[in-house]
Formats: sequence, C-alpha cells, structure tokens
Amino acid sequence: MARPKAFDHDDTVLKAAGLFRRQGYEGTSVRHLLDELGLSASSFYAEFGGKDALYMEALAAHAALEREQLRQGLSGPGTFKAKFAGLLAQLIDELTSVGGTSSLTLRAAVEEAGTKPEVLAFLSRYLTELIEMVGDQIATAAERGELRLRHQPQPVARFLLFGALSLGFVAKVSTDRATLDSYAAMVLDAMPGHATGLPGTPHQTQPPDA
Amino acid sequence: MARPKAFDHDDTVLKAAGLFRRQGYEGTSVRHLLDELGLSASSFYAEFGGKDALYMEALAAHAALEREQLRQGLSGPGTFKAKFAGLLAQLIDELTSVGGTSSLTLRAAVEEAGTKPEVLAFLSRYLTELIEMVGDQIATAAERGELRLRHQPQPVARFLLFGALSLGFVAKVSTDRATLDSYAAMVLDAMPGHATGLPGTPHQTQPPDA
DNA sequence: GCGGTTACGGAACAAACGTTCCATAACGTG
DNA sequence: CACGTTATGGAACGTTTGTTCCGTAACCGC
Repeated sequence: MARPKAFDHDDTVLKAAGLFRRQGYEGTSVRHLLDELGLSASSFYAEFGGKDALYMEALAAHAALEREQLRQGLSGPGTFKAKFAGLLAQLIDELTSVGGTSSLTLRAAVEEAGTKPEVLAFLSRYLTELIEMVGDQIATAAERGELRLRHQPQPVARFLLFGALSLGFVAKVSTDRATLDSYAAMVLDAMPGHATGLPGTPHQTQPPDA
Repeated sequence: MARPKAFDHDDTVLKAAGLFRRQGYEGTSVRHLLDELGLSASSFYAEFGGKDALYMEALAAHAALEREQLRQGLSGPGTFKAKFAGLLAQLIDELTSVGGTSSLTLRAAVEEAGTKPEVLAFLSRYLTELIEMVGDQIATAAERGELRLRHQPQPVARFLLFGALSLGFVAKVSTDRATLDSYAAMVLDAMPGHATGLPGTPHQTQPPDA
C-alpha cells in the first residue's frame, strides 16, 4: 500500500524493556526512549499509544521471555533440583556480567505495582502462573522420590522463584560471585533432595573453619 | 533569638521517609512533599537543602530505625532462631496491615542504587553492618550448639536478612498471611536448628495430602 | 513515473518538575 | 513596646515532562 515502517514492533518493545529494566519507568523519559529506540514522537504514539501502553507491552514481553527461559531450563533430562540450580547459575552469570541489572519483573513489582493496578494485576497473574508451573514439576519430582519436601510443592515453588528474583536484588549491593553463589545454594536448600546429580557436593559453603 | 520553627526536624524526616517508602523517589514530587509535611518551599530548602538531601536523610533515619528494631528483637533471651522467627512474624503483621508497604531500604536498592552512587554506598555500608551483626549472633548461637549450620555464619545472616526484605516484595503480589507465613518458615529453614523453643512444630506447612 | 497512502521529523503545547527569591509575619530579647 | 532576627507564604523561574499536530518524505501499486 504505502510507506513501510522503518522499525520492527517486537524488537522495539524488547529494546524498551531493556531501558525500563535499567532505569525504571519514571527514570526513562519519552525523549530518551525515542532517541534510544530511534523513532520520532509521531511514529511512537501512532504505534504504541503512549508511554504507559508501551510499558505494559514491554513488561509482558519480558515476562514471556522469562517464562520461556524458565520452561526451557526445566524441560530436559536430569533432576529438578539440578535443573533449577543450572538456572540460578545462568542468572548469576547475567548478574555478574556488565550492566548486571535485575529483571523488569522485580522492578515493576517494587516501584509500579503499588500505584498502577494494571501492573499489579499482570504481575499477580504472571507469578501465579510461574508458581503453578514450577509447583507441578516439584510435585512430580517428589512423587518420583527425587527430593524430600518440608513443605507443600507450591510454597516451595514460590520460595524458589522469589529467591531467584531476589538474587537480582542481592546483586545490586554485592556483585561478587561467591556471595551470589552461596545465596543460590541456600535457596536450593529448600529442597534437601538426595543428590544434585553431581558426585560429592558436601553440604557446606566452605570448610567450617578455614 | 528569633522566630522558632513550626516543625520538628526529625519528625519531618520520618514523615518524608514514609512518603518515599510508599511512592518512591521520583513518584514523590516536592509539591506533594510540602503539602504532606505541612511546610512551605522556603522552609523546606532552608532546612533540608533539597529533595536529594532530604531523601538521603530519610533513608538514613529509616535505616537507623530498622537496625534498632533488629537489634532489639535479637537481644532478649531465647534461641536465635526463635527470636528471628519473632521478627519475621512482626514484619508479616506490618505487611498484612493496612498500607502494607515494604521497607524503604528495599525500594532504595531497587530503584535508586543503580543511578545514585551515594545511595548505593550507603546501602552497601548499612547492609554489611547488619550482616555482620546478625552473623556474629549466628556464630555464637552455633558455638552454643543451638543450631546446626550448613553454611558459614555470614552467608546465613545475609540469606536471612535478604529473605526478610524480600518478604516485602512477596507481599506486594500476595498479601494473605498463609503465603507469607510459609515463606518465612522456609527462610528460617536455612537454620535447621534443634528446636525453636516451641514444643511440637512438625516440619511441614500442612499435612502431605489434606 | 504518477497518485494514493502512510510513516517520519520536529516544532509546539500545557502541565508539572525542582528550585529561588522577596516581602511579610512571628517570635525572643532588651 | 520596639528592635533584630529568622521562619513563612506564595509568586515566579527555567527545564523537562508526556503528548499533539502538521507539513514533508518515502514507499507500493498501477
């Protein structure tokens, strides 16, 4: 028909998600957004409707990515605990690398969920979904005798997920690997499990007195 | 000498801390601040220097309060674990009551620490202090044979403290008591401990299949 | 290569931002 | 009661906020 758009919708949303993740909602002005995304005001409002609408889209896109990463990380072979440990290790890699910033989910929950009902509703739905998904995996792993549970599958799932999210929060103040690794190990201890698959992982961060 | 101030400095700082805690730094405009604190622009700038300076003061005041609450909660008799459990219960009370908002510390870490070096520096110092304080208590409790540790005292202390902070984050999305209680219980499981002091607390959130 | 359609660039908007300034009001002191 | 001092109220400042609007440029189909 006519002149085609010079940008890709989904790419732009993801780029915006990155900005919101690093700088927050209020910390990211539309001007800065336009510069960084490389489009002008008119195109922006025609395509996305406004800052709020773009934020919601970015949040949803980020959530979808996060969920897919989780689902994939828990899909293959191996015990549940080993797979979840792998996900935490991967998360720590991201957090310790340059510009290590926590997930947009965390930021949205802390800064926007209190003010914007739509954000709260979305996060509530999203996190519930994740908890159920992980809870199911935990339940079947427990039935299989892979791990012993001290609590119901869903609370354990919630604990693991929020533990993972708060890793991003821990990383804000102490970025060294050892700290994050030990924190992750303690999160995993919520599932005493028989083994992680690895041969001899003694249940200790370091020797009692070094 | 001359006309006395119509407000109390420390009271005002604490009130400001409350506003920042609920609405964040950027979400709280100076105008709104002045209305809520009941003072005019000239007094405000004469007394506090500006928004940034007041924020830092509010953060420090909040931190001091939080630290004192922690120190006091861990001071009396009883096992360490029981005392920390009491603190978590108290925190959950606050979170489930009206306007249940998480601590300013959490908000500052997530939204401002990335941009403002002074905030990051303060939080880093503050949290390190808390970790050492709690770590010492854990160490002596372990020597006393009160609890068994799977990790070094300091990582355990960090885990407990960040676990407590992230409770405020969990509460953002699910405010019901049972959820928060089970989360707290799993945080406490980082110290398997011989007993909480209570008689028969079975190590299970609910019966395996109800 | 022309016409119709759509995206783009950027100036312009009102509102809100943090901050400054000064005339006025209120107090302690003599 | 009057003076010196200091806090207060509120208008005003220059920027920046999110958003709108319109003239122009770019592309597709014929």
